[in-house]
Amino acid sequence: MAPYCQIRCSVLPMLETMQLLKESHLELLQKTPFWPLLEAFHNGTVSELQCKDCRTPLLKIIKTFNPETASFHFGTRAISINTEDISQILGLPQHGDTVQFGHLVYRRSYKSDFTERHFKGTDRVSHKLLHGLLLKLLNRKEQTDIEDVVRLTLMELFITFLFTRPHLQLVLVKYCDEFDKLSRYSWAAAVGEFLNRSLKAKSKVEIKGCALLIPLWLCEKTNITQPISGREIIEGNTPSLIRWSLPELNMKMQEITICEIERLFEVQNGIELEIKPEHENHEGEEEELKKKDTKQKGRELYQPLQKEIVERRKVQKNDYELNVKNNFKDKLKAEVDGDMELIEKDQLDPQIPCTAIQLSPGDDNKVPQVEHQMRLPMEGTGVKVGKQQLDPDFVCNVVPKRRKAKEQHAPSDPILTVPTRAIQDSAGKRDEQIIIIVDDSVSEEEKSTRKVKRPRKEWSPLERCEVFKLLDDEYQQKVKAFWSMTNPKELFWSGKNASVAREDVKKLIQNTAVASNVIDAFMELLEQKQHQSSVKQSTYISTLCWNYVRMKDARKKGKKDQVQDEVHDEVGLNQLVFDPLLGSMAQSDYIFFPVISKFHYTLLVLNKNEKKWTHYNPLRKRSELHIDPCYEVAKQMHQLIQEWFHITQKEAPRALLNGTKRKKLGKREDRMEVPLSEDEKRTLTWMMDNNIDFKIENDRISPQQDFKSLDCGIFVMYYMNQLSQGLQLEKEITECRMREFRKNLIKLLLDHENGWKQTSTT
DNA sequence: TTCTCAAGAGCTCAATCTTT
DNA sequence: AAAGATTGAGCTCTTGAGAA
Repeated sequence: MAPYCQIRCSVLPMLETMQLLKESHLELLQKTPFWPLLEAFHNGTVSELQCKDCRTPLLKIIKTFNPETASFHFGTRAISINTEDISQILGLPQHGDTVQFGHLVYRRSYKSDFTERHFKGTDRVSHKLLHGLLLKLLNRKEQTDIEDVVRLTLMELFITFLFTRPHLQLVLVKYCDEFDKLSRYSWAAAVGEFLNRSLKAKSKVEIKGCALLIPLWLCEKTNITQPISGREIIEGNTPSLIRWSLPELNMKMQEITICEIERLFEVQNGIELEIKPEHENHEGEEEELKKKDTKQKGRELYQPLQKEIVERRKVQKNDYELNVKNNFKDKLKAEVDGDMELIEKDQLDPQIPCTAIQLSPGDDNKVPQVEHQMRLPMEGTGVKVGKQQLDPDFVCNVVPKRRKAKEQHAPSDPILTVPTRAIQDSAGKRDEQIIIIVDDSVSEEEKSTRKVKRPRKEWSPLERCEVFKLLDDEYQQKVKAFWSMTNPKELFWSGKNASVAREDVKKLIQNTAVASNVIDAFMELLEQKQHQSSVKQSTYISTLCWNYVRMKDARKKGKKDQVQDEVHDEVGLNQLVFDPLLGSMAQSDYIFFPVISKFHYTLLVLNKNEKKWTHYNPLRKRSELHIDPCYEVAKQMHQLIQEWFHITQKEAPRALLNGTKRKKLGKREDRMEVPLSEDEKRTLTWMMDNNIDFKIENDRISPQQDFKSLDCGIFVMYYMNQLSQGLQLEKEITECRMREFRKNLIKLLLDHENGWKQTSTT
């Protein structure tokens, strides 16, 4: 019997373990970088149902893995899983020190109090042993026991999910032992490297590492499946794996061939992906692999094989191209019996790793080194699998035998019964239909038009957009005129520090997410307004400042660079944050900091009179599941400003005495003494007379955006608008209100003196 | 430089679960 | 109930750091 390919990665053990843990354990685990992932296990956002049936898709994808490029080859394209993807899918830190595996790190066995306590006399750490120990210690109340449970939990996570192997590597035991230092490391990169190493290995009897990552990654990167309803939007460090149902992927993948996956990548990304794989520091490792192999077997042995491979590649590559160009069937008819057609067609698929590889430019000269790595695909299909693992679809595209059985249990899965159509455009970006092409015969022309058309696809006519309908005739005409203008670079509105471009107007009208510059523009409008009416005074901090705020873990550069960056950051922050603050703190009641993070906008407000910071999040509900990442970001800004307050407060007497402040003007070291303005003097005096220890809190009552809407930017503007005018925030806000707000914003921009004027361009 | 030995990698097998 | 698939875990060989 053919050797069986063992996949050890599973979510089950962790789902179970996380239910056993007590509050005290969880509390400690929250401090580790694995918490977002563990929490998903703990509160059941990841379920067993969601992760089963991963095998077939997984093996399908693994077959396309090319050890030479460390990437998957779908059709003509090589795509690799990069650290960022892993970080997103598993919610693990992306930046930090490299996790070291292997001999190099610990020359002799690792010993500590922890290992002495539990592993004395045992030479291997297996899952059974770990779990047994964990159960034993679970109910003890001693601090060391609690800590040990935490260590064991992490070890169990490693051995069953992230770094699966029959026995846990001692290096990893060491990392778990010092669990308070875990956040230093780039775990996302570690998981990637571990998995890659396993995939590159000659023997494929078992896939070590987090194999589940592969199908999850496919879900994430392609349009094959849609997210589970209600889980479309994921922000911050939440593991996005909670969005996907692998049984669904399995079903969808039965309807398509590996070749077609390539196109589905395109659908989501919108841009053509280069064939060039993204190499991820694996060069060294690859070298090592090659060295080993040549040493072991000698090169001559593979010379003929290599030639054959190159030959076959050429032929097969041509075949592939031909197939795409002419109709698949036509070509086969010429060569093969009509009856064989179907089978022959699909038998080509397992060879895709050979057929479809187009060497990336840099690889051309590497051909002589290809031999050992190409051996696997040569031996038929690379991965040797038993009959059942071989997805029937893989061999034949006709309705698979097993399909029935799968369909039977599928509806019983509550997750799967969710209608997928409804989910489709809720994520906003995915306004395309999923295209499942069962027929392989796609002509080159068709393919190219698809590529060209998709990104350029115009938005639906203005008239159909709800926001546009709300506008009065006069404004409708203006917007139309602006839109039909020939020069697309013309600005809709431009101010001192911000501008609104054609794209932004489009987003406003289309009811999708707006860019940060619109918020900046709105802040500028509010600021001007307050000069005219002077009700409440507010200071608005530009969203650009986030370019200069370095997030805690995002640091991995040479020392020289870092110093340069720090100077750069300091100058930037001075200009965008501290100078405006110093200038206007004294008169301002509110200071607004829009918080811009990768997926979401929130608002941080300093209320000077109430002496507190408040963080408003238009999507609180989502983050009740986990630590609110936006709040974490806001806290960092809070800390930064508070530190500045204290430094400035200390400096204030001296500065006031001299009537100057120290200022760093450029990248050079010297600081200049700059005279203080009247406003700045007032701020400094205020600081000296007041306690400036303001606490931050997360708001719990602000109105919330609809789960599926992309209104977070609009909400941030709404919050600012209300607060700056001293108005109450409403308890609830409908989507209509937000459309209204969008409409009013367009009107405001058009009416403004800096707004686009029809006459100015014609 | 060679030798030794623990850690790691690969392989095998029994036990258990699923499918037919 | 039998056959086949899957899982968990032990055994053995290989590797490479440190000692001699």
